[in-house]
Amino acid sequence: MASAELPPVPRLPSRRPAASRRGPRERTLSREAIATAALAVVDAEGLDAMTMRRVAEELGTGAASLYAHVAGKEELVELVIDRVIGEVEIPETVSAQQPWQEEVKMAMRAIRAVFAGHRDLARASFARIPMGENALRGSEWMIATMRRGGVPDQVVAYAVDLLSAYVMAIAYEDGLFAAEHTTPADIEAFVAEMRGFMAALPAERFPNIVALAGPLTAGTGDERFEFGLEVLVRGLAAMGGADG
Amino acid sequence: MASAELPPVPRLPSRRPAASRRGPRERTLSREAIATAALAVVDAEGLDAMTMRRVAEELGTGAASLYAHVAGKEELVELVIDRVIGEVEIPETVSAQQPWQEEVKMAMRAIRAVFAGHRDLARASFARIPMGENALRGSEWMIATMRRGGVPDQVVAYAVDLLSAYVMAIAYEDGLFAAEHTTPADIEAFVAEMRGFMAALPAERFPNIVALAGPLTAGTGDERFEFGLEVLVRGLAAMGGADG
DNA sequence: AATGATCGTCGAACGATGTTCGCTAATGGC
DNA sequence: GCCATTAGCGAACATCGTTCGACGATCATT
Repeated sequence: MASAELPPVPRLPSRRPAASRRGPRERTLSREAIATAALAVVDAEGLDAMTMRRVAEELGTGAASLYAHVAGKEELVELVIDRVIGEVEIPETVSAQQPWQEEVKMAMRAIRAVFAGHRDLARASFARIPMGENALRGSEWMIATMRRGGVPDQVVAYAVDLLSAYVMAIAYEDGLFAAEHTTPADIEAFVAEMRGFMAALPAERFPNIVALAGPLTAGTGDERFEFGLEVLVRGLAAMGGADG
Repeated sequence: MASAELPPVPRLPSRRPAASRRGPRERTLSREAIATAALAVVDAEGLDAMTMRRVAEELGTGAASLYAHVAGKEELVELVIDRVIGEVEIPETVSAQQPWQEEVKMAMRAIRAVFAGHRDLARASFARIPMGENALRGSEWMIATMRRGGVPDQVVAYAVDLLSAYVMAIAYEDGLFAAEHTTPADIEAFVAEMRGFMAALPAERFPNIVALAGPLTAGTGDERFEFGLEVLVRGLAAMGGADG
């Protein structure tokens, strides 16, 4: 049709007969299906493997087909994240069984656990203002819990940001760490290497690092997370006064 | 290649005739020069613009030339980050002029300010264990300050992680925010939009978000940062007991 | 039933990225 | 003065996200 008389790639109409794969055109593609496939890729191979081509391949098609349902990778990532946030189990009502500190800590643990189940997805979620349906439900619950506990409104407002930033930062680090150190032996070796490095620093220049090489490398990820939770919760409780 | 055989860039004469052994040729390219150029690109156009080609262009050469001095982009980023961390002014000695809480807060403000002067560089620095010379000096100082204040060793050890994670997370967010909202009017518009969004949510489902739409969108970045600092410092002070 | 329009599908291609590969040429030890 | 060593550097490779345009199935209308 154009100027070239020899098409570089001749069409092969018989290469894919209609009856070979699926008879009628199946509408397998949808935002839901794409998000599911994308999350499956993340779970299986990590966030970096979640390319448009790889997600499309998971669906048995090409990358271009995804753009009919999703604006781009950015939107797809957001879709996946909101789906994962939805996995966090949020109580329907605000219970008065425990003090707000315990309720908040339980929720934070649940969020961390959910992201820990999805490789390094938290890396994409960090520093993104979560405004999806599921994120809003979570924020609503946390605000309600703290207000019921008597925390001043402005403290509650700031605390929502602070707490979510903390849990996402930890989840981020969890993901990075798990991406390079999988087995317990590997983790132990890494910690030992780090401790040895600190202990071997010149004591006249870094006396405190050398002295605290043990405590600095002590504790599991869980223990460090719990420490941070406790610090935040106690600090927030101490902000009940006038300043903030 | 061009037809002319004139060298496009005249070479600078070498300056040092003798090295320890077969000295590596002294040219215009060096790790220092590359790091300087890379930081210049980040400052001028942001982290995403810091590509190997762009940095090389800044030096009047091609991307391949950088790999003789730098293992890859990863190492280059680390070089730039440690240089920036070195910009943070750390007191030579630990002063006893103020309580440790104030000292720590001052240091955290300084770190945030330095990264704020380098666009969104903090995005690359986050969740990276800083082990460069400059980072170690900073950690040493912070540990010394808190120990002098009577904070238990294990609390100090965990606190170093927690505090640095907080300040880097905030710097990260600062960078992202500044990348899309530059003018004060733009910031105000964004905050107003966010407040309007929250206030317009269905009140029967999100009563607390609707009620706190004002406080949730109140405060500047500085005020939110100060709030977090205060929470952390008070929380840490409350961890002086036996548990952790 | 036939038909034209609509819209999802998808191979190919575009521009940009990090990195590698050889060739060139300058340099320092002999 | 010669030659092996090695930094410099253009070109190319493998990916990436994204766009383009033809193809074809589906459906409302005739």
